[in-house]
Amino acid sequence: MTKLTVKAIASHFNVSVSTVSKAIHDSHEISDELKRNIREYAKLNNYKPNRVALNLFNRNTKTIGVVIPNILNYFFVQVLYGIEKIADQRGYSIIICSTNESIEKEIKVLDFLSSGTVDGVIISTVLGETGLTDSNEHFSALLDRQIPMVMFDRVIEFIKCDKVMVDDFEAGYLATKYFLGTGCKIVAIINPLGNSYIGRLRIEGYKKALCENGIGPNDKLIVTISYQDDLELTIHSLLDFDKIDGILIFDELTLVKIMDIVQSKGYQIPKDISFIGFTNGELSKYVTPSATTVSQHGKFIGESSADKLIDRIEEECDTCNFETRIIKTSLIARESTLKPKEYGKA
Amino acid sequence: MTKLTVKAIASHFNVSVSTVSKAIHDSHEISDELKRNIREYAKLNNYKPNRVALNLFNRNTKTIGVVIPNILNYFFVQVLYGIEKIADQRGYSIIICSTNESIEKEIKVLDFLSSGTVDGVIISTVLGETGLTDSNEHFSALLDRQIPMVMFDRVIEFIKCDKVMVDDFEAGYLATKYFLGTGCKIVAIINPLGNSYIGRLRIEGYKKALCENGIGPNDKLIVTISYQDDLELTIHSLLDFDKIDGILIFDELTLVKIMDIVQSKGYQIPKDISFIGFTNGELSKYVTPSATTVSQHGKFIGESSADKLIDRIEEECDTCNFETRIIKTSLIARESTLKPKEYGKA
DNA sequence: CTGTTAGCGCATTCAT
DNA sequence: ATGAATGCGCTAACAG
Repeated sequence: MTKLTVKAIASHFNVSVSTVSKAIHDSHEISDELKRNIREYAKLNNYKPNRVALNLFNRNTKTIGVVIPNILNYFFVQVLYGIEKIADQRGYSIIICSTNESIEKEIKVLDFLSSGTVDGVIISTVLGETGLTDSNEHFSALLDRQIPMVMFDRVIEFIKCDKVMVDDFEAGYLATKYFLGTGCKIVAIINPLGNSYIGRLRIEGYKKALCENGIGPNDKLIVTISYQDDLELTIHSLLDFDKIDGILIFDELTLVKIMDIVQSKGYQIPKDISFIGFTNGELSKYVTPSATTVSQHGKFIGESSADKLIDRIEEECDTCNFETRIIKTSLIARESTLKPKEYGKA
Repeated sequence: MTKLTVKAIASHFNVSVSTVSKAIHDSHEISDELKRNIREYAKLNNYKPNRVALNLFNRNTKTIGVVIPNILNYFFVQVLYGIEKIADQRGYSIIICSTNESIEKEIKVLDFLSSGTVDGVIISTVLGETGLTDSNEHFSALLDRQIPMVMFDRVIEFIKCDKVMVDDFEAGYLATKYFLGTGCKIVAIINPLGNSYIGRLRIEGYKKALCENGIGPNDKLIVTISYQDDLELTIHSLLDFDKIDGILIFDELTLVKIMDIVQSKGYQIPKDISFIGFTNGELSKYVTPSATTVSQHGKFIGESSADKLIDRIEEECDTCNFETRIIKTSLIARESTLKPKEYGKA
């Protein structure tokens, strides 16, 4: 049986399509009997209005596009979870596109999403060379078409749209202070986030904390790595360089891998080296020793982004004052760091 | 600037819409000059054909719906990753719906997906009471509309459609044999999969292995748990019941949590109790001790499902001989089990 | 070479 | 109370 349409129903009852349409919408313009017959018939053959035709007619799709760099990253999955929750509540579906950290894929995906398939998009961008302004014109395509967009986490500073991010500066600052508060002297950073805005903010927070404690930041202690890098090598030369006793790592999986390597080299955690990571996921909880992490509240970021986007989609007046929401992080203390010393005591 | 349409371009050049359409499609019917002008103008104002209109016209959407019970479960994310990869390669987008293990949500989502938004769906069903035939009529809605569907992992036995699953019987069998081969005598099962088909298959495999070794299965050793259950209590009464030295757990996160509890009770893994889990994810790798698991090759399941679905969508003749693909599992041996004893040696 | 017409499936305004 | 006509944005068959 081919898909049932209003036209088919109409010809079955020898009436016009508009009569059928009205009957199905329970219009009072239609006689009760005919209405009942039509609706019964429709139900029986489980008629469903074609969504695509409705979308065309209504000039909206009630779906939002979500673009993330890596679906295997737990942080993004948490965000997805939050987005899905709100979207569902507010009657939207989500179409998910993974860019796999490829700028080409990001361009391709944004091109697709700007062709009318979605009412708005939520995006966390790939790690790229920033500063290259021309590499960001794929966002204007969306914006020019008046398609609302909210960026989260990995946002691009100078793009004008709503944003939801964490207080990364403060996160870097507090994590570093926490290290120092437990007696660490030489704190290093491992940054798998390239030259991204959020990475830079975290590093600035780190530097501020060091300065406040009279420690001059040493750029050799900040190592930026990429996906292909050999972690074993990286960590080896870092530990050779200085007597490091604290490492702040910007990504959960990298944290766990490095803790694994360091332990297999014979170091004790946290006695010899303390660790703090980001993204408070299951891994951080169940690794041994369990990892102290900065929770970015991924689910909440997702909820907030989705709410903001749908507000923007549905608002009548488009007053273009964009908002940047800053979500507070929290530090979850576990066993990969020492206990904070109590100051002010002799 | 409002969205550019063929009509707008047409009126700008004082030609008809079909001329514009042809020009944009580089038809040889249009004079080179006009064509050049139109195409230039289109590019300049970055015209993009409205996808929704095209979908209506073509009677397809080039997108597939994916329905999973829980997006926070790493196994499903792996599958998603595989699906996305193939979909992208073959020119499809995916729209993801999470049912959060709720049958109501599953019904709602399937209803949505059967309204023309997608060309086909890939689904892993919620854990439900099986046997209740009437609770499964929401699938017929899809099938009646000739919308291709492939079920993966948590499939429903008697629904007629393509399926991709793992050899769960063999997985249960081999895992149990592995336990016995390392000297375990009393092997228990913790099953968070309710009365699902795949759970039953794994248990049957387990029983077969026991029988082959002259051990009569004891149903008290098979405990089915649900999300709300208190794991601490569960494991407590299980360990009280008998001197268990091996536990097979059907889910990665549950495995890790239970290993955590058991260790905090003072048991040594694997000396006192051995563990084998399912879903070979990062958690199993980095937990301490690292966990022996049955790898279900989630990514491959996703790839296979997507390929099968798209084949089905695009095939001309709909010969209705449905296929059930069985993917082989592999057992990844790690530190949560003892070393297999070598038989045949004195 | 270019335009007219029709239709994808539906809802809505305006006649009757 | 019912139907005809129009349009959402696009393409394609058929005229001219």
